[in-house]
Amino acid sequence: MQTVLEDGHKTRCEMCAIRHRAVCGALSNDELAAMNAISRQRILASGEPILSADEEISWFGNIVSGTVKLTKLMSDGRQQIVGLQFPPDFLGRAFKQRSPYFAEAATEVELCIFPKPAFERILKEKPGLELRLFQDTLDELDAARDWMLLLGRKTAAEKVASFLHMIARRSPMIGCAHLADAGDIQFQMPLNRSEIADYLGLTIETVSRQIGRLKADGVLQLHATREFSVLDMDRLARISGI
Amino acid sequence: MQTVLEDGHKTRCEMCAIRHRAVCGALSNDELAAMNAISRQRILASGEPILSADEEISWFGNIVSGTVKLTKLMSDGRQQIVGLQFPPDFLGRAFKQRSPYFAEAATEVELCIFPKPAFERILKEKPGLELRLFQDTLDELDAARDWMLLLGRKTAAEKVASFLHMIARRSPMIGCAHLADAGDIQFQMPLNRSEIADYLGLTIETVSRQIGRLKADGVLQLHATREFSVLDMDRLARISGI
DNA sequence: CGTTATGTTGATAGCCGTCAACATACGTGG
DNA sequence: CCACGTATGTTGACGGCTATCAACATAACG
Repeated sequence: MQTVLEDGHKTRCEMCAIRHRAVCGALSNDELAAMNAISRQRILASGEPILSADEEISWFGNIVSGTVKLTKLMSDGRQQIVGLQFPPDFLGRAFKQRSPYFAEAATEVELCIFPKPAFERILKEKPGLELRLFQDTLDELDAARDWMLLLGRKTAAEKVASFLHMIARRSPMIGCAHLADAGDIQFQMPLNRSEIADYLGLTIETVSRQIGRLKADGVLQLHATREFSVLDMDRLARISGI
Repeated sequence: MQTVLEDGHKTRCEMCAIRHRAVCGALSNDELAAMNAISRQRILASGEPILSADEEISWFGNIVSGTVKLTKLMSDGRQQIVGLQFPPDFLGRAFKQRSPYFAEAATEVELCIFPKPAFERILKEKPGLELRLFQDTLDELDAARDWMLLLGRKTAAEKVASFLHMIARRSPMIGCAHLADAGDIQFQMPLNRSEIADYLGLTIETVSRQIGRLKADGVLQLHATREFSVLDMDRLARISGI
């Protein structure tokens, strides 16, 4: 399958913002052309479901922009976010018919999706792609285990500080960073208070109180409920409890 | 590299208890012979460290018997077990110089280890082996996320019940199952109370109290501190909180 | 401008952690 | 085999952290 290069125009893949950071980075130009032919863009509004748990999965995709949350639900409604994904993360569970969790757009999300059979064919032909997905999965596993330490052993104050530190640190990659004066880091929070609580194993009230305390202590500043400035990253790191 | 078959004798790999369930299952007979040539057995006593966090890793391995715990430590001593591994799990972090966590023998452990360079060479030559490791890693990631729900949202009673249910269910695979009369499941607990607490994000006192409650409720029976019988698996599952 | 969703703050309660005492199991050496 | 010391596990009393419940404030939206 070859892409038709419209004279003077570039293909979507060639213009792609995450071209080099995504799994597609493992592909040559020819292979990318094949990818371009089977991929299409999909825009999701904030809150829109992407995968239901146990739903048959018919496609994979890359996150081009926005934040995706992976959640697990208990029968009585208790909820836990078990993963956050940002550009250029890969979306989808290879080698399984059904996803073991829900995926949902936390903000507006732009995806680049591929039909499952076509992607699996390319995967079989391109060992470099599989290797890349494998490495990404190992990194996700490391991140999940870091989060297990947070959930099992950290206090509410440490949890909230750890979360804010992580978002602040990664805000340029996430695409939610704002210009800020001085050395402080300013960003738009991709989650609401309820989602932060579900990510940290807390309640919204506790999250709100801990953010308030960090604000009172001069570590944070809020320009709006979702507009954060970290005034003292070092102190935030120290409160996170290493 | 070819294995010399001593006449009449079988190689260690051919006699291996986990031959077909381990990653080696992805190998042909010839490839297994190559594996046999580079592997060697290692026995560890309970409590012996296997990998220190940030330690340079020079080998990979399979767990042949016993239980290995992966732990993370905070600077003030708080500890969290972020993974338990049983036969025929693979041990080691591919594509990284240093392990992001400690690994320690929870019981006596028998490993089959391979020098890292030799294993990585076989890995490059055998795409099936990499695929198998990839699939195992995805399963580990799913398990880690299940545990995140437990750590973030379950009560102490639900945590202990979930843990006991998991061990009881997997006891035949783990190799700690005992013969039991009637339909109840009997097994030897591979962790002490302190380790159970570190796996569940609780204290030893809370673990002890919850086990006591399950005993009083007739769900469990203890023949010794580490000899458990589950009398009612369905009720244990129900208490686990789905 | 009214209505709803989201976030904050306060009062109270309860689960689980902390501290302490005791019990039991285990290993060592006499 | 028993005495002893140590490690491990159990049980009780109490306190604190965080959940729960409730009221209010603010933002979002038509």
